[in-house]
Amino acid sequence: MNKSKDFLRRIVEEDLKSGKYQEVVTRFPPEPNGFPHIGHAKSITINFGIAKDYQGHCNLRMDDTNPTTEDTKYVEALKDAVQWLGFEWDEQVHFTSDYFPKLHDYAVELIKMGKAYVDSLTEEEIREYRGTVTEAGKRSKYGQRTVQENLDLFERMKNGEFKDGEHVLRAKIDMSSANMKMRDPLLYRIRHAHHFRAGDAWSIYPMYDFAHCLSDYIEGVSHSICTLEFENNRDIYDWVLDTLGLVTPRPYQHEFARLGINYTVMSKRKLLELVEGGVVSGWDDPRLPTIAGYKRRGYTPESILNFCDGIGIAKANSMVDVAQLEFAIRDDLNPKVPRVMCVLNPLKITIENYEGVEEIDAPYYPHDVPKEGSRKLPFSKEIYIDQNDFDENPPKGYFRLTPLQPVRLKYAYIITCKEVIKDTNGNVVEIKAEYHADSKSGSDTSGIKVKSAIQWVEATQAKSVEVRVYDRLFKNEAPQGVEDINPNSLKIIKNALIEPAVITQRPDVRFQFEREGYFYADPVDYTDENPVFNKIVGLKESSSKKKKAPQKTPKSEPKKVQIDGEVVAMSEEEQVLFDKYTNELKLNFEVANTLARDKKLSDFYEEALLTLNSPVNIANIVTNDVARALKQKETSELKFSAKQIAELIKMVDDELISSKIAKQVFEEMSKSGENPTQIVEAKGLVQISDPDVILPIIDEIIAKNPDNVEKFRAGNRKLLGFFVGQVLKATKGKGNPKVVNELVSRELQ
RNA sequence: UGGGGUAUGGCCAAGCGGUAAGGCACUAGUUUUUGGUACUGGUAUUCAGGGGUUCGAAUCCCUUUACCCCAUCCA
Repeated sequence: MNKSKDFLRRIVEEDLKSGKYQEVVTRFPPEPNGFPHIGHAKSITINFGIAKDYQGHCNLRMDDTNPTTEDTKYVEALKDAVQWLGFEWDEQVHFTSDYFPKLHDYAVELIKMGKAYVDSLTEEEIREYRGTVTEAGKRSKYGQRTVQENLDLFERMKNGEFKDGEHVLRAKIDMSSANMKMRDPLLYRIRHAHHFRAGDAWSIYPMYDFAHCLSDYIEGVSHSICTLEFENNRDIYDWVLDTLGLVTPRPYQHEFARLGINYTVMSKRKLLELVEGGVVSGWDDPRLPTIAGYKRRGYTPESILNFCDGIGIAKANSMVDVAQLEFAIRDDLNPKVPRVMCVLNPLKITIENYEGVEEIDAPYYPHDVPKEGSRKLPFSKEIYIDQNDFDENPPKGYFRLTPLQPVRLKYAYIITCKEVIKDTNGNVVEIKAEYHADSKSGSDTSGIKVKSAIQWVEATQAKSVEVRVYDRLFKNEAPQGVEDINPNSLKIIKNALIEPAVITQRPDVRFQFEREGYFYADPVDYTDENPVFNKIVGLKESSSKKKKAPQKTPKSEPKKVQIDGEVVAMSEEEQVLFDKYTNELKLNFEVANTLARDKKLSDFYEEALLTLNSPVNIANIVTNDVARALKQKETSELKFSAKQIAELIKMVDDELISSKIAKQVFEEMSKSGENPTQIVEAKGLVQISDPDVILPIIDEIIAKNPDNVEKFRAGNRKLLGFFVGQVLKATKGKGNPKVVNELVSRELQ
C-alpha cells in the first residue's frame, strides 16, 4: 500500500513543506458551455482529491467569461457532476463573472503602468500582425497611445460606446516572442451580449488568459492545475501576476495530460455534434462518455473514482483502454448487487414430464458475496431459456444444452433435450425436454454431470421487460466523426423475460442478470407497467466462451527501423578545435564533438586545462557534469570556477577520491561554491581502497542477503550491482568502487 | 519551419546512478450450480534509436527520431 505519489501531489507536498503555502487551495474551473464528461471527472478527482488529501480546499468555479456560449443549464450539470462524484465545495459556487469589477480595476492598473493598450486594428489585421511561428510579429501603431488615451478609450469601451470588435485591450509584452501566446495577448474584447449571470451590465468581457490567473489569485488558489494545452499560456499567467506585483503567496500553474479513452470522443465540439445531430438521444445518452451518460447507464460514482485513481496522472498524452473503465464498474458492482435471472432471447422449453407448479427458493447473492436475501422462483412445465444456451450442432467445448448434453436450470433441475421443433425456415422455436426429478438443486441424487447451469424464467409468471443493450458508440479506436459510428451501439430488446420478483420486490436498482452482465433500471423511462433496464456492462467472458473472438494478432511486428537524421556540419572553427582535441589531447570522438560544438564548454575546458594537464578526465567532467549546469546558466553565473574543476580532477587523478565521489563533490560545489578540497576534507570523503577494511563489510552484506546470494549463484548476474551498491552504501559512498567491485565478485564465487 | 512538451510490455503507469513496482488486458491452473468472482502462476536480458561518461545507466551528457500543443476578439 505504498503507492507512489503523482507529480502534482509531489509538488504540493514540497510547497507545503517549504512553507511556500500554509494551505493548499485548488479549484475546478470549467467553462459552463457543455456537459461535463469523464475527462472532467479526472480533473475533479485531481483538484478535489488533492485538496482533500492535504486538508486544503477546492473551489468550484464557473469560468464564465464568454457570454455568447455559456448557459446556466450547463452550470447545473457541472454542479451535479461534482456532487454525484461525492465532492463538496465550500459555501457557494464561484463565478469568474463575480470578479468582473476587480478584473476591470486590474486592467486599468495595467494601463496606468503602460503595460496594456487599446488596439483598434481589425480582427484580420491583428492576425496578420501577430506573425507566424517562424516569423516575428509587429506591434500595431496603436501601441503608441498614451496612458491617458488608453484609459479614456478603455472607459468608453466599458461604457458601451463602441461596437463589437472596434477595439480590444491588449497586454504590451513582446510581438516577437517565440511563444506566440506572448505576442501582446488580448485582455478584453467588446461584446454587446447578455451574460447569463451578469446580465447587461458589461459590454466588455475579459479573456481567459487575463481572467483565469487573477481569479485564481483572488480566491487564494495555491496550485492552479490544468491540462497540457495550456502550457504555452503559463507565461502569460506569470506575466500578469508578476507585472501587477501580485506576490506571495500567489498561485502557480501546473499541467497534466488530459484523459483520452478509445472507442469514444471527448472533445466538447464532437460531443455537441452527436447531441445536436441527433446521433444520440441527448447529453445523458448512456453511450456517451458524459457524466450524465454514465449516470444514466448505471455506472456508480465509486467506479468512476476508482477508474480515475487507477489511470494515474502524468504528462504524456495517452489513450486509456475502455476495458479499464469496464473493469472499474464490474469490480464495484460484483460484491454489491443482487443476482437475478432474465432471458434476453427467449426460447420456449416444454418439460413434458413435469406437472403442476412449485416455488423454489433462490438466494440473491452467490456464495462469495457475503450478503443476505433471497426470493421465490416459480417453476412449471413451461419455461424459457436463452437461445444462445441451446445449440443443435455445438462447437467443441460447448457447455450448455444440446440434443445430447443435459444442462442444469440454475437453482432448479437438470433437463435433457428430447425434441427440437423448428419453423418452416429451419429456426429452432421450441424444445421438448424432460427433467430429472431427483436432480433438484441442493438435493441432487441423480448423479448426472452437467457442464453448466443456465438462467431461465417460468413462462406464465415471467414479466416482459425492455432491455437496452449498449455497445461502444464507435467502431474505431480513435474515431474521427459520425462516419465511425458503430451501427450496433444500441440494441433494444422489447420482450425480454424476467423473473417476477425483480418487478414485484424491487430489491435494488442495479442487478446482475446472471451470466449476462450488470443492468440498471433506467431512471427516466422505467415504469411498473413498462420496466426498462440499461445494460451497464457485460460480464467478463473467458476466451473459450467468446464466439468469434476478434482475435487481435499478438504482436510480431517487425521492429521499426529508425532513420537517423543528418547532423549539422561543424563550422571551420569548431572543426579546428575538434581536430586538436582528438589528435593532440586524445579525447574520444564523442567528447571532442560535444566540446568543440559548444563555445561555453570549450572555453571552460581550455581554462581548466591551464591549471591541470589532465585533458581526458577534465574533458569528461566538463562534457558531462559542467554541461548540465551550463544548460540553465551562463558561465558567469556558475558558483564554481574552471580552476576548481581542475582541483577536483587532480584529486581523482591522484586516486584520493573516486569518480563517484567526484560527482558528489561536484554537486556540492555547484551549490555552495566551496573548494573541492575543503569539501572532501570536511566530509571525510577520502576513498577507501584497503581490502582489509572493505572485506568485512562485504561479508556482512553477503550474510544479510542469503537469498540474493543464492540467486546470484544461480545465474542472476544483475545482482552484482545490488551487492556493490549495498557495500558502497555501507561505506557511505567512500569505498573505491573498482576495488569493491572486484572483491564482491570474488567473494560471491 | 520558431517555441513549448512527451517517449518505460498490447493499454495506463512507478522508477530520480545500484535486483525493471503496480493496475488493466492477455494466458495457464485451482475453487465454483454464473464459461462470473476469488486464489495461484506466466508474461520487458530491457526503458524511442545511436553514441559517450561510470566498476555500474531507464536514470547523467551529446545526438537523432516520432508524436502532441501554440499563429480564435474560445477556454
